[in-house]
This record gives sequence, structure tokens and C-alpha cells, in this order.
Amino acid sequence: MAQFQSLPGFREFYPDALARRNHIFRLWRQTAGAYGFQEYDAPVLEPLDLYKTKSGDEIESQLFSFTDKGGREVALRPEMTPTVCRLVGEKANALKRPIKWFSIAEFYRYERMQKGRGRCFFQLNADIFGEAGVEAETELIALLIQCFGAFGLTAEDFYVRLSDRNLWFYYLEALGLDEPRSRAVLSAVDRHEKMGDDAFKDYTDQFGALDSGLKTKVLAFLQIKSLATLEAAVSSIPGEKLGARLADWRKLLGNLTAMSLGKFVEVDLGVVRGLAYYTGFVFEAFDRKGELRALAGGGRYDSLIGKLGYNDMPAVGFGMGDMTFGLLLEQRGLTPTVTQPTDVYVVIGGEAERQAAFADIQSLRSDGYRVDYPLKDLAFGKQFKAAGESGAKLALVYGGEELAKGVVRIRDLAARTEMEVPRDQVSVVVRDFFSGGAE
RNA sequence: GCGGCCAUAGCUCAGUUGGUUAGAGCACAAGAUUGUGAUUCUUGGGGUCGCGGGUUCGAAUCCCGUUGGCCGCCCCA
Repeated sequence: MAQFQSLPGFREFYPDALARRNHIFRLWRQTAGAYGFQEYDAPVLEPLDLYKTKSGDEIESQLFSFTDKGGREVALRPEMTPTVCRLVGEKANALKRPIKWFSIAEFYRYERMQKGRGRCFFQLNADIFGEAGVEAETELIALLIQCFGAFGLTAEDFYVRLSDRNLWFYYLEALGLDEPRSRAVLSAVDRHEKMGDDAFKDYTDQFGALDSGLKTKVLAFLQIKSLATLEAAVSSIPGEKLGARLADWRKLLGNLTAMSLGKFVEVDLGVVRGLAYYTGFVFEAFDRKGELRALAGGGRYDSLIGKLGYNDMPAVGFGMGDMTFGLLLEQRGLTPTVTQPTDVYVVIGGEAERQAAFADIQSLRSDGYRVDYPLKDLAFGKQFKAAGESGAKLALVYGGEELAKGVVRIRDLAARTEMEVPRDQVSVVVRDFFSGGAE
């Protein structure tokens, strides 16, 4: 039977599935536009080194990578961040700040499939470049929240966990840990929610057991869930860094509260977003029920553009994928089927009438109406049934009786009423009907 | 890369201790119906039972392998 299958982890979009996908993209695009973000796009295939430079050589095992016919090592893009950094870095001096950009694009990762994760997926990416202050985080977190809200999702359905890698580093530094040890602790913090105490195994292997007093403090810190607790934990520690950082926290949370988005955001220092390049605030969106994997994630990455060989530029961004998001919409019954209905269905008596109908069909189509008709002769009953199923508002009847009188019978399919219209008036009547004045 | 479960029509699934020509509902199509959307009825197309091998007189059924899927681990940029 199936001689050829699609490759594992790749998706095919039949019309109803594509309609759902387009619905998601339409609202994302509209929302990003409302926040003043400009859309861009970029190549699907990139030099392999672009990703190795950002993430390390190990990344290759998780990429669709190969050598092209010119001997170049290339990879299908697994994410947008390095690419958009290049775009911005190349023209940094010519771009008006702040740079607020977004894209909706497909990505590829060579990895094992799981619920909400495949080998190809779409992602909304939104980034702000050139703004070092929390105003950038404010905009992006607000946009993230509205990208959910636009679908009718509420604070009952999802929330955003907010954390801060800088704060962690300053805190661990104050506890007397050097940078390698701090990184290892952060890695443990990242895994602690899932693995519990085993999360510290790597640290122990590398540096020996973490002092139990320190560990107690770390565990207490990662459980902080409010600004008040955070302030209390930090107040006794000397130094300006932590105090200044707390001021950033107050400002960011204040901004979001002023936008009436406070109820969506939770302080949660247990989130540090695993790896590498984040340099400040980080945030992740989850479903409230805790049944799905992360819905979106982002944060500040001020040093990445410099790492790629350009002048440093502050940057904040997030990405959200279509797969887990689609699961959430489905769970909440928010996936309307929005296939585009026909406007006008043309009912045709026979071959002679078909020739007459073609002129009006083409004319209406040129005017932009969605017009359909049976490709082969069908009984009238079948045609009206097809008209109803097509979603058309109007049926135009080209029968022998009508044409003999020089008229077309126009049926309002919802109201089940009919009228006869002279043939040369058809397009006028149709236009009037659709411009609001029915009948 | 590792582990568990699974694979019969487009979809959801029956299929007895291994036994004649593999079934149902839904969906699709034709007709009843040569001028009006429902309902109903009749009929039809559609299957190498995921694929390959083995056991057997005989395999959708039992065994092995393989591919694919779901779920979890690792990872998650």
C-alpha cells in the first residue's frame, strides 16, 4: 500500500489542519503587528558553524546537517536566534533603534518525537535589539501574553514564570562561589524541579559536595515565588549589584502590573533556562494545569551578537512553537475550524446553461467573490445540497426556464428565499447582497 | 542513544483455541429523484491485515526481525 511515507516527525497539513495553522499564524502576526514589531524572514538552510558557534559542537547531533554539493557543511535551521542576530549584526549601524522584529518560520531538529515535539515545527520569534533596560522585557512579555490572550486563553489557562540569571550569579557570588561553580549550581537549579536532589550530581562530580549551608541557601533561593520574599532574601547581603538588580525587578513587575498583566506573571527563581547564552531576565510560559511542556521561552542575550563576530548589542527575545500551543488550544476547545466558505454557488441546468453561466462566474470571480459550481452535470437536488455544504450564502440558478426569460434565479440559502434578476443585473445584486444590504 | 505499549478500509474499531472468500459504523461515491438543501432506503469503490522471514496442511491470529506510531528517559537552542 504505502510505498512512500513522509519522513518520521514531519507533518502534512490537509486543508482543515492548515486552516487551524493559518488561524494561529494570523492571530500571532496581527498581535505582533499591534505591538509595533516588523516581520522578517531568512534562509531555511544555514552554515553549520552558525549553530556550532552559538551552542557548541555537540549541537550537530540534533541537527539535520549535511555537506552540500559545493562541499559546504550546512544545516536546516533549528532556531531563529543566530540567524536574526546575523541579520541585525550585519546592518546594525543602519537600523533604527529599538529594533523590534518578529518572524513565523519552520524549524527542524533531528530528535526523538514526543508529545508536543516533532522534527519540524513552526515558531513565532519576537526580539528587541538595542535596548538594555527592562523596557524591552516589558514589551516582549506583554506581547507573549497577548499572543495567548488573542485566542481567548486567560490567566486560568497559562502563566509566565519570570527569573533572572544575573540575580542568581550575583547571589552565588555573594555566597562565595566562583563562576565555574556558579554555572554548575545554576545547571542544578534548572534541573531541580524535575530531578530533585539528583540535580546536584554533576556539581558534586566536578567540585565535590556543595557545602550543606550553601546548599540550604540555594534551595531556599530557588523556591522564591514573590518579589517580597526575594527582597527579604537579598536585604541582608551587602553590595550594590543585588540592590540595583532588585530595582530592575521592581520596574519590570511594575510595568507589567500597569499593563494589567500582573496576574499572568509569577516570580519563580526555579527557572533558569538551561544553557548558555542568556544573560539576564529569563521567562517561560506554561499551562496552568501543568500537563504540557513549556509553551514559550525567552530571555535576554546581550552577548550573543558579539559572540557571532559583530559589535555587541543588547537583545531580548522569545520563541513559541505551534505544537504545544496547538495542544493547549485543543484542550480548551479554542480551535475553530475556519476553512474559507464559498460566497456564491452556481446551479447549472445543463450544457447550454453552463456556457451562459461561465460569463457571470468569471465576472464575479474577477470581482473577488469566491464562486464555485459543479464541474459535471448534476441533478438540481444534488446541486442545492452541494451549495448548502459549500457554505455559500447565495445560489445562482442557471436553468432552462430562467435563461428563456433572460433572468437568473438568485436564492438566499440561509433565508431560503428566491428572486429573479435580469441577467445583466446579476453582479450588481450580488455586490449589494454582500455589501450588507441583503435583498 | 535507551525503555514500555501499539500497528486490520480515509477515520474509529471488531475479528473466537490458528480454519472456507477479513467485517461493522462513520466518511466518500452512484441510484431511488430531469427543478430546490432534510430524513430514509438500495448499491458501490476502497485492504498484499505496516513490511520481511519463520513455524504449520493452513497465519490478521504464534515466533523472530524490521519500519512506523504513541508515551516516557537523555536533550530541549
